[in-house]
Amino acid sequence: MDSTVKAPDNRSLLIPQFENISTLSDREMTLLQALEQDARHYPVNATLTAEGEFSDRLFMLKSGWACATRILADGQRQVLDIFLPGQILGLREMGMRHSLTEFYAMTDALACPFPKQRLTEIFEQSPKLTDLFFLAMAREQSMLIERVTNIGRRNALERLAHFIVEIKVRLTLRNMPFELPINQSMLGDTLGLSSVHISRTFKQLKTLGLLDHQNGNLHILDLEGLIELSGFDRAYLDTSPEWTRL
Amino acid sequence: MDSTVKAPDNRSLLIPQFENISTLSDREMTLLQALEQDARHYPVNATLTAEGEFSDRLFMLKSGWACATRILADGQRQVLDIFLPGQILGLREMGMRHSLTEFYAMTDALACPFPKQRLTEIFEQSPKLTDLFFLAMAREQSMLIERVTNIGRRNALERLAHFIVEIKVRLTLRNMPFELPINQSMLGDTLGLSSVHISRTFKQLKTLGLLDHQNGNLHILDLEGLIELSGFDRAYLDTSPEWTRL
DNA sequence: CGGCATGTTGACCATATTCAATTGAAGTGG
DNA sequence: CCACTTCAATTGAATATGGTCAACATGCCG
Repeated sequence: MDSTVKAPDNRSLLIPQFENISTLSDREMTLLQALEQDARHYPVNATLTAEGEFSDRLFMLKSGWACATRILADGQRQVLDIFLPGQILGLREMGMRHSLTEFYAMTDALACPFPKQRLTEIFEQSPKLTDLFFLAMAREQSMLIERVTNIGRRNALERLAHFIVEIKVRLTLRNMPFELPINQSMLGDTLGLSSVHISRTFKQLKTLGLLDHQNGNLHILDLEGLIELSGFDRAYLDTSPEWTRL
Repeated sequence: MDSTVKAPDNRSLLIPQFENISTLSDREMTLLQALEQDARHYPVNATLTAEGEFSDRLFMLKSGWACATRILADGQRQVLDIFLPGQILGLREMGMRHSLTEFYAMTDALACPFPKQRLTEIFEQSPKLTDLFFLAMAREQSMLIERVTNIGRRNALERLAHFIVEIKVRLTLRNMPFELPINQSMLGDTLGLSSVHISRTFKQLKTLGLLDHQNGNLHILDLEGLIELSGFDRAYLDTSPEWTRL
């Protein structure tokens, strides 16, 4: 029920993430805070950046879920990233004038747009923050290669299970309760499956006693079961201790 | 026949790439050159870094092909990246102590190992190079999302065609002739298909008059046909003008 | 109450996998 | 130079997995 708008307090989401890895100076904290000013509200399905559109901005996601999608020539859609609060949207398009993908809000969301230029300025002023942004991007890539593996080599059952565990882990790292504000059509477009097959696969996971649907909310009944079934590898999302302290 | 060892000259591969986007000072060139010292020879199938192994090094690939792979619990393999000369191997593992994936030489290769630390030093000394490395990583991610799209939403025929075009484009950007030193089993593991199906799909592409096999060498007969069939989008690999000049 | 979006189900079909046999090409050693 | 081995590629047959289409159910919101 609550991936919705909140964070009226202007507490930074970046600072705690980064301090987890390194110690920041006041100056560095100020630089980060500048990226989290002027939160704007985006209602469900609002577009932040359209595919192909000129864009010189990134977005710091303060609350809610967002995603990046790509539409193929024949109208099919592929979801490329699912963003949770604290992530920056568009890092991979730093060097591009036009967006390769559409970014949009999957739930009501708060996000702070800021010019790409500002990141470059940070690189000029703080090598440590540079490292940290580099790491953020590396972590994003790690998620992406997991997705490639997931889609490339697992069947529907394992794939869906894996995805659910991934989301569960990412939410847990943020101290957020599990939820899945994604319809089955988009889930299909995320996992390379049809929406119909997502429905069947959910049913299968329920039959196996791993999941449960209660009044519209999805519940994980057996996380370990899901992990085992999907062959999930924790390493790729864990922060410390695997991530080097700087 | 010639993705093999050469480059006895110690000409930098990074400098021209980067100068394509920005102008470098002498100091910056020196920093880059330091990454391309001490080329080591890796024979076909040699491992540069094993999966799960401790690693504090990256590799600058001078010649030959390399790749990153991941082995699943059930023994299946997924190829995650294919690296061509001029690329840096391991960028996404900058912050990790242990490698998520295996890196190995697909052909005879020359590569220069250097400590991750050196990249951090570059960040400290040159914001411009920082930008450029950030962009290199962004470009890598762009390739990755194309792969996700490819595997997630295209059928075998389109997928293989798309892959071939991608390789063709990347080789052309390097002024290298087209070749494909990859066996069908690995191709399958790259594209999320079985090796048997790769064989059948090749046959189909030949029947369509798009490809040809001459004494063991693959030839592209109709690049435009492949592009159209696969829905290939040039934007994601082009360097200028899409990539911002810094 | 009605309308629209989302999810579920069944029947049928398409696509790709698996398994096994065969062919082919590239070394290797006699 | 010719078996002989080995590994990759090819082919066919049977099977599995997931897609498509269409009907129907459900839930939400106005």
